[in-house]
Amino acid sequence: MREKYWYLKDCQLFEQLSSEVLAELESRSRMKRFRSGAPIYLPIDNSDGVLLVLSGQVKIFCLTPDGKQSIMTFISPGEVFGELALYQPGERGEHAEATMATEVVMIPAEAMRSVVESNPTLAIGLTRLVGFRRRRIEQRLKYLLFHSNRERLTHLLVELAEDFGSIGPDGEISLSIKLSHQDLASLIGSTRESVTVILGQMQAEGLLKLGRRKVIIRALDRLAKAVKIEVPLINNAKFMPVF
Amino acid sequence: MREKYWYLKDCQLFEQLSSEVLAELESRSRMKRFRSGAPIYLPIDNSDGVLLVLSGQVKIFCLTPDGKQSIMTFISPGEVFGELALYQPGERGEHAEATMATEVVMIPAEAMRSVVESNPTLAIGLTRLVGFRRRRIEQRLKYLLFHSNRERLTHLLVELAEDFGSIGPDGEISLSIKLSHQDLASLIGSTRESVTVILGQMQAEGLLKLGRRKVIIRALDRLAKAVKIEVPLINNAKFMPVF
DNA sequence: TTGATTTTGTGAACCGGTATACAGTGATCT
DNA sequence: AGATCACTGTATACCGGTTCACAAAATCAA
Repeated sequence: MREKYWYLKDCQLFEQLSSEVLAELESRSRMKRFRSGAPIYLPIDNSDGVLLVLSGQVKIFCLTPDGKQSIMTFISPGEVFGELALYQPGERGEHAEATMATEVVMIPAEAMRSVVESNPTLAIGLTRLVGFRRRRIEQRLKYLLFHSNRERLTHLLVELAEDFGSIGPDGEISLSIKLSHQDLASLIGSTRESVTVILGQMQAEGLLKLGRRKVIIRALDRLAKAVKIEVPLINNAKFMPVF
Repeated sequence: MREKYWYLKDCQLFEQLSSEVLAELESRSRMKRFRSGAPIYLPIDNSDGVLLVLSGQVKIFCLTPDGKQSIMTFISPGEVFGELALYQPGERGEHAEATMATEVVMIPAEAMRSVVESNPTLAIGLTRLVGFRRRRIEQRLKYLLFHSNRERLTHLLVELAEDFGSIGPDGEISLSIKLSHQDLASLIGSTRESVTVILGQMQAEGLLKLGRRKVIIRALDRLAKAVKIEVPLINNAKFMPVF
């Protein structure tokens, strides 16, 4: 017989919960599918729950008045998003959009809160999650403040390698996430043209190999050294693939 | 007789705790004084606890390799800092420095964690705190990405008015925090000279009045409108003054 | 396959902001 | 008081990066 609560188990945040609690949570949740490019929530939406990605990928971003988007982060399968809404009522203040065909579990805020209150380890897990992501943002902010376009892009590539990189037999690191030059520009606060030029230079220097919506990193150590951060460890299959 | 646990009570985060728990926490904590400019912790320090400001003010910042500092935030009396260390062991990764004569309570991570585990409301308060600050950072990041120096500075001034502003009889808003032009530049990722010029323009436009390490906002509404955010409410004495 | 759309590549003009240098002015110290 | 230090004001040359314009190539839809 198919287990009823199979989604939540694959999420680190919930893995220590008992089967009963999981079943309870799932019974109150519902799954929803989104096509590539479909909005999951809008900035003006009211915070009605926490969301978990089962498959696909979600982009979290904001729009400036003149239409440019600043990408805050990407969410992969097994990760939750919209978690700040739990204890901060009001509008979301950001866009969440499926970048490909995506399945999402929507957990009502009520249900989530009641489980958190009776499960201290979950409460701590939540604090850790929020804190971890805050560190990430602070790190990005720090680099955006006083660095050139090239340095910001370099820093971003190293970060992406850590989050989405898988190492090939030849030692090259390919990113499991597909990003256009425009996306990269939206992550570092630059323009598409500048990113194209810099990536071209990096390829000429043997640091990268470029493809359409694809970057393969050939010399992660040199990139990391250029921005003075330690070379991250690349572990394959950080998130289990969902079929 | 003087109450034993007088510091923690003045911190929102701890206010719902029972006297016994407070007394326990305080017995394990210790107070320390810092002179203006003194470091409270360094990036390479190991995370050994959470800190609470009793009086004075603390600046949290990072240094770039070439010596520029990017200010992450300021901490006022009644607020805690270093809270991410609780569940993220390792180095602090940032500087904390007293910007004036400052009293700080240092709460050992062990003591704090044990109290959090047995007090769900405190756990939730902690998550809210971390989340609230993450929102703040995300907001700043969003504005830093695609805006001019003037827009970034405008946005910062509105934020500062919300956090540190007190409204005078003539409707002018003065900031209780003393910031040099260099500080402002370190907050928006610009240079001291550019900030001086822009502030001068704003003064000429009647938006501000400038003093030494002092900014008085004369037209908060116009500033807020220029960056398309709602005019924040200014409530006096958000934090109790400490004498 | 063909046309339409998205992504990438490249060059030139232009502009905001930095770097640098120096002056003035108010605070602080002894 | 005088000297020193921190903060503010201003002007110049210069550069990184944006903007605009256009073209080639890959992908998608019909």
